[in-house]
Amino acid sequence: MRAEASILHLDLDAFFAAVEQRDKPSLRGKPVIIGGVSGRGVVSTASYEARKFGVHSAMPTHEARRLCPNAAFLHGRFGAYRIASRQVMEVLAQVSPQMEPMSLDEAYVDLAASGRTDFSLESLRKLGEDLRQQVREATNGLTASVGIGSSKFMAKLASEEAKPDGLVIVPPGTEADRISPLSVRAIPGVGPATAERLLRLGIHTVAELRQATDNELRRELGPNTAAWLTALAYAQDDRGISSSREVKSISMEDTFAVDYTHVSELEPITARDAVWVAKRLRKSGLFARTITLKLKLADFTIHTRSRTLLGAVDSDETITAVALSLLDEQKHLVPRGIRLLGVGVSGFTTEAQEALFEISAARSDLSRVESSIPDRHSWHGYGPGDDVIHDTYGPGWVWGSGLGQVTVRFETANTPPGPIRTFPIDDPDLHPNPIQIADEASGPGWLEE
DNA sequence: TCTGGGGTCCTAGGACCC
DNA sequence: TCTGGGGTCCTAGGACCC
Repeated sequence: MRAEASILHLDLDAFFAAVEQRDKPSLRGKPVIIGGVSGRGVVSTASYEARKFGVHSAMPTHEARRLCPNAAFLHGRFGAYRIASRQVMEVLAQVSPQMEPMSLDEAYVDLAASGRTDFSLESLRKLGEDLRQQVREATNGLTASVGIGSSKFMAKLASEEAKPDGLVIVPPGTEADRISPLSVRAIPGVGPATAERLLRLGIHTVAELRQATDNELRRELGPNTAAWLTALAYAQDDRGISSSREVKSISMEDTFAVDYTHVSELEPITARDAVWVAKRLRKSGLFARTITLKLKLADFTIHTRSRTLLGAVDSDETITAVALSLLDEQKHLVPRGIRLLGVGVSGFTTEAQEALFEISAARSDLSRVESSIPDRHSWHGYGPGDDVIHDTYGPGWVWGSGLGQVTVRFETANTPPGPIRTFPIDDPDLHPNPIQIADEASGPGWLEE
């Protein structure tokens, strides 16, 4: 906690929905819900008009549909969101070199790092309002809420209070009093599980949390959690703002429209996800030592299996082979019904350390699986500049990237290459929503970024 | 037609080394 | 022979955040 209110938090209001309303005037003033695909989707963002019906983030889409049947239900257009987000972050970067984006729609700014010395309430108020105006102009009309305080905790709390389209400043010295009546859930890091444990101690509010003895908190939550929780209960928060945070993991997962019960159905999906992850790894110039496979069962239990290699890798072959072998280790779970499968990598280095025997082990493993996939088709794509942009395992699956269009040649293991064909891509940033393309030889396929 | 996808951080136990 | 502690790495699971 600082002596001045020198930390600013900016949060765009109902961001995804607001972008849709901005770009499509007929949606303005109407409930708009951005949500997941398939019957198993959840709400990502609800416009304020939709929130009046009780719709909120993380709610299953089918429930949102029941509460607000007349809303416009839309898939996310992440390309558009990324563009708007970049515009906002550029505005914030002008305010201070120390700026920490937390997601597409929010960021912290360290006002002290810009050389500013005037932290009077009037001066901060002008700064906050100017900033909100600049965001509106830079994004062609998106509104942002801004909170300013002496710590990340206070700034975030203030922007929450400011919503929608407002500004709140927490004057230094008033922090502890301000949070006293709030639920413990207002403390960052206190979720449903921790709140439930605190409830067992009869603690609902931050003021009650302060009354708890150190002993009972430690017993219920462990020494570490007890320590930071107590500090935050007194508004003591010294978390810094770092403009460059390194990536720790990269992953890709999806929930299926129906549960799978056969390993043979999951193998092509595992391979596709592994290749996707490997591609993102190479795009980032990184190599990973640990590969993780995640399975969510029909009963919602989550099982992960990971393997750390001797060297760091970035190739499709190795990551795919390891992911497939982790799947093989977990195959006993598959008959229980798999609703989600994910592949992730972590333990990054910036240099390859691929051990030779690992590569050869990977190759033989991969060929086993390839031969086990019936009717394997393969697609080759060429984008602008002739770079190979996709490949596939298993019938119907296509992925790759390109700007504006993608050129595809269809071939199978048993037939000569077919004619070269071109498909348009409306939005190259569309991932993770697949673009469907049709091919008379293979039936429908899906094209992802 | 119940409950997403991308992450980060923490805990706890076991292996191993000094 | 019995008993040791600290540190690091790895794995699996869980909580939390946006």
